[in-house]
Amino acid sequence: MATADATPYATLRAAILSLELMPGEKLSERGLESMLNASRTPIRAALMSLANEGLTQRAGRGWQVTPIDLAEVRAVTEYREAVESAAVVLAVERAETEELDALRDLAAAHRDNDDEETGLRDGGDFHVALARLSRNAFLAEGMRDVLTRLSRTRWLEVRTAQSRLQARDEHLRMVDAMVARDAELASRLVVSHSRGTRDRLLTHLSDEKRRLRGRGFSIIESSTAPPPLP
Amino acid sequence: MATADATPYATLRAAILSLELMPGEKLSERGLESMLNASRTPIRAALMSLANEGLTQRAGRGWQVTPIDLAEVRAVTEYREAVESAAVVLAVERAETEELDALRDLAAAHRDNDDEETGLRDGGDFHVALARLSRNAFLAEGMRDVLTRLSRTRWLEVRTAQSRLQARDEHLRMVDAMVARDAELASRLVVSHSRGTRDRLLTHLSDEKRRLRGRGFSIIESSTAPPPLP
DNA sequence: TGTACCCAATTGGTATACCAAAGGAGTTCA
DNA sequence: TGAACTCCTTTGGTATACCAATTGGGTACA
Repeated sequence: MATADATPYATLRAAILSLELMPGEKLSERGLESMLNASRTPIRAALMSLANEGLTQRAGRGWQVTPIDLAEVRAVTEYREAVESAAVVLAVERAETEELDALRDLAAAHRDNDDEETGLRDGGDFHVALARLSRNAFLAEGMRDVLTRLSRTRWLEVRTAQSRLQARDEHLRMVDAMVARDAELASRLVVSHSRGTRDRLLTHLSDEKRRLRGRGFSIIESSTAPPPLP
Repeated sequence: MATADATPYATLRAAILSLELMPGEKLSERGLESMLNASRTPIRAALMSLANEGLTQRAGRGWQVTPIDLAEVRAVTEYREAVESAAVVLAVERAETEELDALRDLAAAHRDNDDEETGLRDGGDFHVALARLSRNAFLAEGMRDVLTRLSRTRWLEVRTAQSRLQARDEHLRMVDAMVARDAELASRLVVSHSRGTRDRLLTHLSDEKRRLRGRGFSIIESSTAPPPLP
């Protein structure tokens, strides 16, 4: 890769999200210089930004691509339920009808794109667009963060034509509830969609763990031990 | 200041939180070199980290201390309600009784410290400690972020002995509800506490806006206009 | 053969030099 | 008098040089 003149941040991010750089892989700033055709200063900036998105992290003194962590998938989903259900309740209060129409178009657009990549992007686009209708930048940003952290595992998810159609259906049902201004139903749909995604991700990851590790992926399950008392 | 050998990040952060650097103030990387006794590389890193906490932001090509934004206080509070009420519900499920006892001690500690500074720190400590009992790093981190973004305005808040006692009372009531494993009550208490804080902050900021601006503070009210349709 | 020590290469942390672009002040012309 | 242009200063963006610390390998010794 080393795309001609994309920013180091964008190039590195794309390489991580596409799994071209494997989860858990060690990164050295000097090693990335040649890969990204840039010097260490912008590379350090990119690594720090990506660390804030959870895509890279420190490993001792150095850096690594954040491993895939089953416990993190669970925790992110809990966080997502809090953020997205709050967002949809506010969106029901605040979104204009035309905005909900546009959101429905976004959900329905899955019809034509059956390939995996656009299906992935569209799915994320829908949830971020929904969260933005809350008119709350923090909820929208939280949702973006959630999708970023789940996106590498979504590449691994089984995305059959049927599962894509089911996601599209659930999205459309959410929009219907929002148009009906039924905040309680919309919130329930959001939560159950989120849990369905989590369960599909976790079962698939557990099933494929051995194979993926064989390909060099670092798949861990971090401790959920109680934090030390103050 | 220019404390001897604290990191540029810590020194700059303290200067912003203490309002020694005023909200809205323009920062230049080279200007900070002498103030922080460091070179531009670590200073840039500090500015980027602080931007992720919402304490600095880009202003054109340069940097500034993030102005105090009434709309942001409202939005952060909405986000806080989502995060903290989810956290308290999970904490009711997951926290050991000894952990709740320790939390109560934290809340009760306000009794002795009547001065403003420790009152502030303790208040934040309590809410972060509560959120950590959810065993969810994202909820705890979200709560930390909320308190950071509100902390400069809390310096400005009227913190009479009476208001501190009221906060302490509300905190203790939360712990009682958690000990009783009454998630629904605990959640209600968290939300109403959050709204009370918001209202006190906003009324105080509105009242004092003129005076604070006279002291050079940048206090704005950013637009809440709907985002552009996709 | 195994262990311990030492040297060298690699790494991140920091300082600094150089560049291009943006901003401001001063001057000039209408 | 006002507007516009030019030049210079200042700024962030980037590349690079230097340093200290860590790590890994290779060798020597028991």
